[in-house]
Amino acid sequence: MSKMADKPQNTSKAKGAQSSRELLIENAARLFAKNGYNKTNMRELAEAVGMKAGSIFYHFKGKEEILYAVMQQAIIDLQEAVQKDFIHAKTSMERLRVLVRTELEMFLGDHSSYGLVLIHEWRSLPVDLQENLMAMRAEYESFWNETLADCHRQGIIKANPKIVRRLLNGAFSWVIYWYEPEGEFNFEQLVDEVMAMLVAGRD
Amino acid sequence: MSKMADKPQNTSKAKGAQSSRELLIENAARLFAKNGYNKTNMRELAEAVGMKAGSIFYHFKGKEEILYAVMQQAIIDLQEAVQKDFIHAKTSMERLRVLVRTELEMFLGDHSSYGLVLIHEWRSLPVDLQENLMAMRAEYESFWNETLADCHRQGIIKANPKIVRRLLNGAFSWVIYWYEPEGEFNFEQLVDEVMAMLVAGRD
DNA sequence: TATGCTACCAAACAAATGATTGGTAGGCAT
DNA sequence: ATGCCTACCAATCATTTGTTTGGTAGCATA
Repeated sequence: MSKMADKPQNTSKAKGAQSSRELLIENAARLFAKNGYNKTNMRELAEAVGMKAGSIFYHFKGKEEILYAVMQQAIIDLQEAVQKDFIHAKTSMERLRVLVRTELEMFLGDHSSYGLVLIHEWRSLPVDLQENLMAMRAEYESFWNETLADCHRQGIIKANPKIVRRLLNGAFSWVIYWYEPEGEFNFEQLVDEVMAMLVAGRD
Repeated sequence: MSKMADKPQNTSKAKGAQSSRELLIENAARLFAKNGYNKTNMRELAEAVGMKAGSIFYHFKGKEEILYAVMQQAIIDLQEAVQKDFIHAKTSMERLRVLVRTELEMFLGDHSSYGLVLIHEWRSLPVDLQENLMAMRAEYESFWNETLADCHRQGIIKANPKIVRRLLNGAFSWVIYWYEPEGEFNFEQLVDEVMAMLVAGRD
């Protein structure tokens, strides 16, 4: 186990002062990701942001609403990140690489807590809220579907695009358990390897 | 949501009478997989096998020991299944296909509950027990590592074998969320698609 | 008949935990 | 000064839940 920074992050960073609500979401993401949703209690979260447990209910109706807010943020961040880089990608393969890099970054980068919660605590969320998030996610998924379909038409990938998307989704949500940033492969090399696995090679 | 069989499976099947302990493990696997480990309480499990909650503690020291038993069974089943089919596979690619099929079967087949629990409830297990299971799993992983290394040397796959193994592990643990047995692809076609994604193609 | 073991039950305990309620300090507008 | 709103706190409630304890019916053995 690596000694990771463990203390509350209520020191408002360069971004400027955060509202209590934002602070709660940020710390909830960190705690949910590290210890799991139902092993994180309201008292622990409250202490992380410097309040008492009961006060949280002024900002959120309940614990589930906090989880929902974290996941919502994850989807928003993901979508923004893709749209930002997608413009510069000309070819289908470049766009595929953007998608691979962005999604990997979501699970390994600075805001990985949000991505981890989105994946691992999905079942902790009531079904109706799950459906809300699925709808939010649809647009992001269309980036994947269209790009992979293009790649398939061009012979860049051989397997069925929908299946490839699903397989990658699972593969990426798992990287946190094994990838070591200081190990044999740096982040960009990891992206290379994923692309090498996907792209039907010509020697 | 599909209407799945929901009732306790304490009707001893063709295999013959099961002990209370086996019954508990089987039903625990089913309930843990369906509702999650910590949303399954001892009273619910007890009712599923036709006892009262307190009686479970005659067979197991505690709830965690039941989880451990389920996961242990998952690893044993997986290992046996691979060893059974591995003999008939002559080439590296055939062995790879056996591994792919076996692991997919674990998450989609009749005993998928065990595989699902092994993956999704990993963090619910105390660290020392996690390490026990990791050790048990090592032999199975060596099948993967050797096979993929062979494939890489022969140019069948292009990406780094260790990374491919990790990516596939995540990808397969995710299939339950999207694969539809009655859909466009049957099981063997799914295996085909995975192989198509992996194997660097020659047109 | 007495002994002891297996496999359970009824009841209760203790801790954790999500949530509620009444209250209040501080700021701001009127 | 008054009223009101924001953002919190102290205290407590109600429920869930893993676990423990004392007891016992049934059965086999001696």
